[in-house]
Amino acid sequence: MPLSVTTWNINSVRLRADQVIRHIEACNPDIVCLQETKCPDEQFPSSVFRQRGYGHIAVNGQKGYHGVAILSRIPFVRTDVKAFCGQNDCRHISVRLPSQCADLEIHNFYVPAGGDVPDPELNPKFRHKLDFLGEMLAWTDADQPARRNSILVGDLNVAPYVTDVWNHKALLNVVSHTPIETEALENIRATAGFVDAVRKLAPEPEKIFTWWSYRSKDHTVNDRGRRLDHIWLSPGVAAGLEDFVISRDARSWERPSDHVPVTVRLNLEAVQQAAA
DNA sequence: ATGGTAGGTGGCCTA
Repeated sequence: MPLSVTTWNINSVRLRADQVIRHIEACNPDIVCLQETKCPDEQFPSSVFRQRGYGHIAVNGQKGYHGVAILSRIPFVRTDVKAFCGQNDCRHISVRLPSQCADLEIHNFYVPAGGDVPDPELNPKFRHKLDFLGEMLAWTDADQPARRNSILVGDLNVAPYVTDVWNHKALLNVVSHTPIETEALENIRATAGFVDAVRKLAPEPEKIFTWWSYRSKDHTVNDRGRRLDHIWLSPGVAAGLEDFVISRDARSWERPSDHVPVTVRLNLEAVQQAAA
C-alpha cells in the first residue's frame, strides 16, 4: 500500500487554496501538511479540500501569523498540538493514522524564521528560534517519536548542509544557515534518530532547494535558493521510502508562495515489515 | 551594510 505525504509552506491558505488544489491534482498526495496558513480555524477553507477527497482536516491556526494544518484522505485517529516557548503561536500539529497505516504519527512544524540579525543577544527573534529548537530537542528526548513509526515534516527554517544553500560561504552569517542553527537542527535529527528523507535519496553534493526569496525579480536567475522544508522519517518508516518530489514549478505559478511542495512516497508494507 | 517583495492587518507586523 503506497502512502504519500506533502509538506508546503503556503503563505496564506485562503489566498492560495486554488494552488493547493492544483498541487493535489498534479501530485495526488494522501496527506498534505501546510504551514503559514495565516488563518483562524473558523475561516479555514475546509470545504474546498473536502470536496477534493480530503475529508479529514486538522487545523491549528491564528489570526494573521503562523498557523499549521493537515489535510488527509485517510482518517486519523488522534490529533495533538504542542505549544513551544511558553507562547500561543500555532507552530505544531500532529495526527496519528490507524493501524492499517502502521499507526503512523505525523508531526507538522513551523519553526520561527528568526529575524535578520544572527545574534540572540541583539535579536529576540533569533533567541526565540534557538529556544524553539532547544524545546524540540527536549521533546524528542522525552517523547522519543522516532522509536515509533513517525514522520516529522515542515518549514524548519534551517538549511542544514553545505549544498542546501546556493552559496555556503556567503550564507554562513545569514539566518537559516549559521552554524549555531545548522548544528542545532542536525543535533535534533540525529539524536532523535530521524532519517532525512530527501538526503537519503539525493545525498550531497547535489544542490536541493525548496525556497527562493520574494526579494528578487526573477528567482531562476542564479538559482539563489535554500532547503528550508524537510521530511524526517523514523528508521522503520525510512525502510519504506520509495521516492521524493520537489515541485519546483510551483515557484513559477502566478502569485506563488516563496516555498514549494516537498513530497515523499512510502511503501507501507515495507514499513510494517520493518516493524515486525 | 543595505535593500529588495509579499501577506495580513488596520494605521506596521513578520517573513
